[in-house]
This record gives sequence, C-alpha cells and structure tokens, in this order.
Amino acid sequence: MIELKKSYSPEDIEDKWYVVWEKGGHFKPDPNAAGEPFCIVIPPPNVTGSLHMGHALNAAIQDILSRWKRMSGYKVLWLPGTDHAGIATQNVVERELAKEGIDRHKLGRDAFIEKVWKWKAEYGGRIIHQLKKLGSSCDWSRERFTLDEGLSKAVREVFVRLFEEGLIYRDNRLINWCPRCHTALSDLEVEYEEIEGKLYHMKYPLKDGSGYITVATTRPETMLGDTAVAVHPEDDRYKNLIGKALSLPLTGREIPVIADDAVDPAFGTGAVKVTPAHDFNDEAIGKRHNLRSVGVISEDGRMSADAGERYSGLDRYRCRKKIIDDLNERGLMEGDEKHKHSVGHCYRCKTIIEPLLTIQWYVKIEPLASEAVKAVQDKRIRLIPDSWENNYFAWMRDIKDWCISRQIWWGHRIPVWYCPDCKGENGTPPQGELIEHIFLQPVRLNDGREITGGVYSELRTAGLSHEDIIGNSKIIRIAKRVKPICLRDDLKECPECGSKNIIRDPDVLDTWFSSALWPFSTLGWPAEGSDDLKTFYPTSVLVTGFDILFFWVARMIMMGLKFMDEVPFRDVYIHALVRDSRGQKMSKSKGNVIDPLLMIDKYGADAFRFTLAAFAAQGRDVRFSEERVEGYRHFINKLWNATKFIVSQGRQPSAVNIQPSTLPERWILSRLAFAADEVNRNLENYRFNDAANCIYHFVWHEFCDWYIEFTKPVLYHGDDKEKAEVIDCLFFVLEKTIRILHPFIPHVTEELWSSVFGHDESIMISQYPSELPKYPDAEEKMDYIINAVTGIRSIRGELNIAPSLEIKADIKTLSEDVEDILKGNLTAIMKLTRCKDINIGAGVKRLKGSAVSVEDKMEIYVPIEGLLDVKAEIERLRKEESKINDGVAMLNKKLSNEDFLKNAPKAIVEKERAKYDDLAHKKEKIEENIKILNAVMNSA
RNA sequence: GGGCGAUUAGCUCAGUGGGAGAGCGCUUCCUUCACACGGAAGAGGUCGCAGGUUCAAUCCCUGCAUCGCCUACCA
Repeated sequence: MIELKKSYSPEDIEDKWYVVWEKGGHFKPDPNAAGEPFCIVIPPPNVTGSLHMGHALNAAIQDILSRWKRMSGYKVLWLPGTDHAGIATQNVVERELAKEGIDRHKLGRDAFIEKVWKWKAEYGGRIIHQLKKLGSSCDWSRERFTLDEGLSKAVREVFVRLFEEGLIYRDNRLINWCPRCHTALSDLEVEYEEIEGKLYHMKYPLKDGSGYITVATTRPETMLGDTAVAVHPEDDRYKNLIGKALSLPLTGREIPVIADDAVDPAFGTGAVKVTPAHDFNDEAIGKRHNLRSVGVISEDGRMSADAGERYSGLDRYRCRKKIIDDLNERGLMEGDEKHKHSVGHCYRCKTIIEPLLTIQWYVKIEPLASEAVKAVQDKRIRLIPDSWENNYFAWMRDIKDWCISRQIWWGHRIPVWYCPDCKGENGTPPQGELIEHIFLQPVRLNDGREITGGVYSELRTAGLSHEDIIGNSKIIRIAKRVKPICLRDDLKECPECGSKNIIRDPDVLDTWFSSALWPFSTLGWPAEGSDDLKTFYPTSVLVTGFDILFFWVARMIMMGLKFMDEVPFRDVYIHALVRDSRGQKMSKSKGNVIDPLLMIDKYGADAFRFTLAAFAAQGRDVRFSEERVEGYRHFINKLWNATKFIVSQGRQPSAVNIQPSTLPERWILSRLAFAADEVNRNLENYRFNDAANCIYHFVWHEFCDWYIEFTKPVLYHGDDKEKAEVIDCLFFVLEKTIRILHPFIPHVTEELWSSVFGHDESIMISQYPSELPKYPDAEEKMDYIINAVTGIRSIRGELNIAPSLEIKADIKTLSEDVEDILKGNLTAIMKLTRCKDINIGAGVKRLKGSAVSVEDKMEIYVPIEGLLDVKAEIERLRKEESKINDGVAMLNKKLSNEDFLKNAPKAIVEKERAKYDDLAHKKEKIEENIKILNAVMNSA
C-alpha cells in the first residue's frame, strides 16, 4: 500500500511530471496517425517578453482544451513559438548597446542584426519556456519563431504575390511616426490618450494690413509649415476674407484664406491654420485645395531646415515655447485656454506621435477585408463570445490601408530592390537622381570637401563608390517614381541594365505581417507536401485576448483566406484581460502586477491553473485575487486527502468495471456521470468557469461531503464483501474524477494516477470520461436520505444540541417507498446525524418535547424532552413558517389568477400547484407543532 | 461625438420569462480515527432607478443614472 503525505504539496510533484510527459512524446502528434486532428497555434508572445498573467490565462485555456481533446481521442497539436517583435526587440538591444556607448548605425546593419540574434539566443524566448512551469502540453519539437527560415520564406512569398497582384504598393502620404523609435507605425500601433493641453490663439495679419485673423491651435510650432488658414464657407465673420492673403508670422510667407466645410465655426475661433505636412485633417484639406506641404519637423522630432534658421534643429516642444515667446514679443499671441484633447502615443515607447509625410509600403486592405468579413458572416469562423462580431464588422468596414514598412533593422527586410543606374521612364535621367542619401557622419571626398549626403547620382559623380554610399547612409530616401523590383530571390544585378549597383529597400516589415501568416507558415507553408499543413490546417481554435483582435486575428483571417483559400481557424475564443482584484489593469507603473511564476511557486501550478479556469467567464474581465488561488489549493488538498482516505482502506484499486446494486453507490455513479457530461458540455462551449465549478462541486460537495461520509459505516463495521464493494466504488469514482480533472490540474492528477492506481501510461492519454451510466431513480431516492439527514442536523445546529450528545429521532414517513429507503440506509443516517436510535414508519408519533422538521414525504421529530428549549424551538419554527408563508402567499395569488390558469403552459400550472400543495402541507405541520409547543409552554 | 458592455449577498462574480445562486468573508458550534488547507448549522439581496410588454420580469423593450472598454479628422 502506498502512503500519501498528510497534505498536498505541489513542490514535491509538479516538476518531475513535465519531464516525463515530454520524454513520453505525448505532446507530439503524428500527423498520419488515426484520429481527428485538433490544432491550436499559440498566439506568439514577444520574444522579449516574460510571462505575465495574460499569457498564463491564455496558456491555461489552451492547455485545458488540448489535454481534454487529447484524452477524447483527437490527435492534438498545440504549436508554440514567439514573434520577433521588431520594434520592441530592437529597442531592447539598442538600450543594451547604449550602455556600452554604441550606436547601431556605427555598428552597421549586419553587425547589429548579429547582436540581436545573439541577444535572442541568450535571453529571448524565455517566456515560452516559462509556459512549461504551467504544465503546457505544447509540442516543442515544432516550436517556431517568426524570423525562422521557413517563416521568412512564407513572408517573402506572400509579399511578392501581393505585390504582383497590385495589393502592395508604395505611397507618399502622412503617416504616424515615432520620433524615438524612428519608424513609421500603423494606425493600430498608436494609442490615444487624453491630455490636458492648451489651445493657443494666434493672430495672423492680413497681407494688406487691414487686420488679422485669429487662429486656434494646440500645436503652435507647426505654424512654420502652415500653407493656409481655413474657415467655414458660411461663417459670416470670415466670409469676406476668403481668398485674401495672410502674412504668416515669423516667416513672412504668404498664405491664403480658404473655405472648407470641415471647419467647425463653433470651435476655437472658427479659423484653422492648415499644416498639411503635420496633421491628418490638414492633409485632407490640403488635398482638396491643392495646398503645398511644408514639412518643418524631421524624423528625429526636431525642426527641419524648412522651419527656418532660427528654429531649425530645435526639439519640437522647445520650438513650441520659442514660437509662443516670439509671437508674444510681436503682439501676435492673443492668449490661451485650457483644452483637453487626445494625443497619439507610440504603443511601444509612449512617445508622442508625429504625423510625417514619408514614403511607405502599404497593403491594399479592402479586397482582403471583404473576404474576411464574409467568413465571419457565413459562420465559417465563429467568434466566441459572439458579442465581438459587431466590433469586428465595424472595424473591418472602416479599415484603412495597412502601412507595413518600418524603418528599423530587426525584421523581415522588404524584398524589393532599386537600380540607380537604370534610366527612368521615357528616357528621363537615371533613377539615381531620385535617390537621396543622408550620411551618418560627414564623408570627406577626394577633393577635400566634406559632405553629409546627397543625391545618389551626384555622390557617384563626386567620386564615391556604390559601397561607400550605401555604407555611409543613415537614411535612404527613394522617390516614389523609382521602379521597385520585387523578387522571391535576392537580386544580384539589375535585370534591365545589368548594373551590379543595386540598392535594396532599407525597410523591414511590420511584425504583424509575419504573424498574420502564423497559422499556415508554422505548419510548413509554402513548402510543398507538408503533412502538418494537410492535417492541421485549418486549425481548430484560436485562443486570444481581445486586445489583438484587429492587430492579429483579423489579419490572420485575411491572409489565411487569401493564401490558403480556407479560414485559418474554425473558432476564435476571445478571453478577458486579467486585472487586479480591484479591477485595475495590471501595469508595472501602477505596481499592481502579480507574477504568475510567483503564484506557481507559492500555490503550485495546478491551483493557479484551476483559479484561472474558474475565473474565465465569458465576456468579463478577470479580476485576479490571490485569495482565490489559495482557495483552490485547498480544493486540491481536499482531493488529495480524499484519496488518502480511500487508499488507507488497504485494498488495491480494482480494474474491473463495477456494477453496484446499492443505493449510495448507484447515486454517486450517477452524479459522476452527470458531472462528466456537464464538464464536457461546458468545455465544448468554452465555458471554462462552469466546467471548473461543476467538477469542484462534485468532488467536494457530493463525493467528499456525502458519498465518502456515507461509506464510513460500511468501511468501519461492514463485512469483507460489503467493504470490498464500497472500496471498489470509491476507487472507481476517484479514477474517473481525476481523469475529468486532469486538463485543469494535470500534475496532481498524474501523480495520483501513477502512484495510487499504478498506471504505467500517462493519464494524459487515458480516455476522458463521458456517457457514463446514470441512475435517475437512485438520485431521487438519495434525496430522501439527504433530506432526512439535513433535517436532523438542522435541528441539532439551530437548537445548539452538542455534537457529542447522542440523540434519538422519529421519522414519520408518508409513503412506503420512503420508509423502505430510509430503513435500508439506517446505519448511515444514524452515523451522519450522530443518532443512537431512529424510529421510522408511517405510524410514528410525535413524542412530547420533540423538535420538528417537515420534509418532503416525511416529518422528522427529535425528542429531547428536558433539553428542549421550548421558546427557542417555537422561535425556530416561526422563522421557518414565515419563510413558507411568503411562498404560499405568492403561489396562492398566482393560482387564483384566472389569466394565469388560462395563459400559462399547463406544465407550469401543474408545477406551481404541486409546489403549493407541498408548502401548504409543510405550513400546516409546522403550525400544528407550534400549537403543541405553545400548549406546553402555557401549561408550564 | 459614435458604439459596445456592465450594474445581483460584505467582496469577487455565475445565472434564468414561472421557487434568488456559488466561492470567499461573516456568525454559532465542533480538534469525531481523509482533510482545521477540515466538518455541521446559520445570517445576509426591492437583482442600479423609472416606465412599458406579459397571466407572470432580476431576465424582454424604452428612458435615465453610474462605471468600464473600444472607436473618432474635438484644429
């Protein structure tokens, strides 16, 4: 016989099992094996990240699904991996280098990338292996990284095909630029935040000296790039000024007053300065009126040369101050007012975004989005909970073209080359004249001149070699007119003119571009004949948080449909965000972050996982509290101790299928069958909290509280045959229970499976219980026993009868069946109520000095003459009575309502009537007893 | 500005057109040979507010309030 420790301690068992599982190869499916496939690809976390609560919840759910499906006979693949997180990773490594005083540009592109790979090898991807602590049954042999060779091939294939179809293009337009990360961002990568700012009123004099217009702006510094002032065409204050010229202060430039409907006459002064180069609205106005764009802020957030000598080189916010001062000095500053507005910030570094006019690569999204909308409309993809569908549709309708180029080095480099030596179209000068280089530092020419960059052709003429130019370039601006050559294989020489001086596009792709391909690129696409792809695509379910629904999920759907002609997954289960116990978002700055690894250390991975599952209600955020983890550790301890009790009976678990004839055994088997069904059903519907609560309730309140207690009289006093039957049943239920529990709490169940039941094979490949036999009659009968026990206990509890005091009870039964049932389980009832004698039968009379409890088909009397506090008992019964009275009154009203009898379904009327009869009977009995007690009291 | 969601026991949250639920906490009792990480018995709620639909509303509809989240070209 094995010995279990007095209480459950996760640290003793959790670590060893992961190794065993991995060695056993159970995480690794054979695509050609029998069985239905079930596949989940993990939402790849940032390679820079470390495990936080959100990942833990995400992984716990995926592991529960994976283990459940695996035990249900599916060949399960849960595919792990990370994404290269372009901007984030580059930032991390740049910071590391900065500590050593190294700038990436000095290092050079190739050397820098090498450093990042080195960093990745050392620190990267730690997060994914932290998932092992949780017990995640990922197939590590298939782990992927978005910059892997295979995935890079997929990225290139997709880019080239989209380019060839005209769905990828370059354009010169205003984009969101992060001056710190030094790159363009997509619309989604900008986070808007309310800021308490100021609205400045500035006077712009009319050219003819006849007065001025006051404009209102939150960004005075951009006035240097103003190319118009706009007013509403119907605004009487300004109508007569439309078309007139203004003299732009501090620059003397002449700008027109224009009329545009977009201007809100009620806002500010009703006159808007228009800076097409630094504001999205103004860009639109500029387009409508053919205005010039004057860019006055450059890539690093400082004022450019076009801002004029006085301001050039100043940081944009320093410049703002200076402009305000300068306008004040000239009497052109009318004042300012407080103004709340939302300002875009970089989602990676929180720097305020600067709209900049640049050339970028875009994906034409509309044709892809319309297919992606259809897939959800047709239910080829289900979003769960479906309340997200509206959000999804709304976003897809308004979607704008996706800016995919990033001005960083870590990522998939855009597979496009340009030839500076080729002639332009129609014999125009070589394209080299349209390519501008900005050097990292001044370069000395042969003639002694120092230059900081220039146009490619000129630099060549000045004597620099192609390699010199490229090697020294910090920024390369390639005009839109330069012809891109987009290829699957790297270009060595120009296919047109044969020149070997080829310039590769310096940009890399948005990380989300590669993660959009994740469901098929990880399975082997575009390689031919991949078994994994054939077997596991489309994947079964995607489990993710709503925060990346648009970033990632929508784009995967678009790309999956486009390149696989099939949805990437059938179901999308969208889980909640994990917040702290007060509902606050966890963040480092708030200091309310709970470290999942700490929770695992403290309470064990199983308790932690169970907590996450129990919290994971659909459509609501998870408010995490450590207390709950503690509570679920208690639950596992309960399971542990129940097992210990069963084991201590000294009998080996039997392998046979049991078919008991006794009531409690039939009852617990039926309850087990019910619990198994419920858990299966809830998991089927992604109702993890319901599944967890259901099995929790079964284990604690049915198996432990009732069944085990019920077996004790037999175990302690029964004969060998009776004992054997009961122990077999205990083991049987326990064995099925730990299987049901395994997906939630894999470690402890494996431990018990192996140590108690002596199985050699892992529990994770045992069969998941379902469709076990049910015994409705047993459930009905047990209810009478439970009622009898509860009734007597209530009397004991409420009348404060000492538990040590052995009492007698009389139960008057109102049906023969009930009498038989109670008599047949008399020993157990006596044990559970600590009664020394119970008298059961139709003719049982109430003895003097009895407390009473009226139950379904029985009246329970506990004669405690002498000990009975008559007053207390009357009190107790009155309380009971008043409760019943409420019900009786309500039902009475209902049943005397003719409309109810006429309109309500028959079944409901019947039910209500039965209910009424029950309550009325109970009420009558209780009143009877109150009368008797009153008589006793009065006679005393 | 638009949209979505929430509002149920002290706390955290399930739930349903027909008898208000769970976990934790609380109160009382119990260290009875699985477990004090335990057992037994209890207390506790106009189901945010106001209307409407219905025989019947915590549930459906409308409005309001409060709180979240998403979204937007508030210069």
